[in-house]
Amino acid sequence: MGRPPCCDQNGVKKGPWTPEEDIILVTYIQEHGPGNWRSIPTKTGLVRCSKSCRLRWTNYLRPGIKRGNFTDQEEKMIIHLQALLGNRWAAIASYLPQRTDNDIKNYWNTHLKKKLKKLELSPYEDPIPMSRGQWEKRLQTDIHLARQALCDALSPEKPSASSDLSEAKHKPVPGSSVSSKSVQTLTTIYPSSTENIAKLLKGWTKDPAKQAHRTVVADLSMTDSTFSGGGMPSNRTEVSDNVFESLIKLESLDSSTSGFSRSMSPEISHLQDESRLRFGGDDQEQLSLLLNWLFDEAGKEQLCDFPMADNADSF
DNA sequence: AAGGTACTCAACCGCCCTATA
DNA sequence: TTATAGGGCGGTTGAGTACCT
Repeated sequence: MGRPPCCDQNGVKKGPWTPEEDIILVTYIQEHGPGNWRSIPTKTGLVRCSKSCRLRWTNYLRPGIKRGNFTDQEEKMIIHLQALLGNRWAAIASYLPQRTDNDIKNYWNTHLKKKLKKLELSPYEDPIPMSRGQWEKRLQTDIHLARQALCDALSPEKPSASSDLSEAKHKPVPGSSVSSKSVQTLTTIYPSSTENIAKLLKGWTKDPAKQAHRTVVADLSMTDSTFSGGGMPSNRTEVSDNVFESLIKLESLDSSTSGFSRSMSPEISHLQDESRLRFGGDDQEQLSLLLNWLFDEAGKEQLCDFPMADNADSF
């Protein structure tokens, strides 16, 4: 017996999500948390497949997502992780906490593949077959480089997801009607989806072709700074009012655990768990342990100074 | 300016894995 | 043990946009 469809295919809306749908989804998830995707369409009234809801959330609306403009560092990391892990985009994405697997996959397919082809450094096919020794050496190099990239990415000197998200820790919400405990719980999990949706709405209103759809949107078009607590928009509809207000309130709070640790790779999570058991430290301590591990390894192998060109020659 | 082509990326499809009854 | 549901993942598609001729 084949698997039944996750939802009734008839009458299910497909194609791009509208800001209205996004708001409904984000509001629901902020209230109830993600999961139980199957029930979301019925509970929210969204005429969408449950999978579509999940995808929209994980790839677009989820907090802490960075979009576009991959840095050189990220690029290198993706290339080397791809060499190590293959097309396991979810695993690769776990090393880049702010990026989604879909984003990385797209970036690989549209940019990096071509780039590598140009450089004739395809990770899959080498024009000259390697001996076992050469292969092992190359694999080791890849591991070193991936670790180096991870080391760079987690370096406390550079801005990261953890630092971004920890900046506005537990600000009080003056006049909030929502109980502080529940708000804290929610915002611990969803620190910045409001920021994402604000960006989305901003982009939407910029597009003249989409002006016709400006209902709720018209009132939510604002700069990022406005959204992050600077001030309230002046002409808002009643429909958007409550949603927007709740988003503002939630936005001003933050997560203690942050998206960083949540989206860490299983390997890193394992390290954290291990260190928690052994030392019972807080997040900062655990991060330090992780960094120590990295830098210890780096120290042993002079990892952070690993000469890329030198090794490239040996292949 | 118009038409054709290439590129990008959000979203969908279908398979797989896991949890549960 | 098996059937089923829910969710995750990678591959692919196609609409919108940018670029080129």
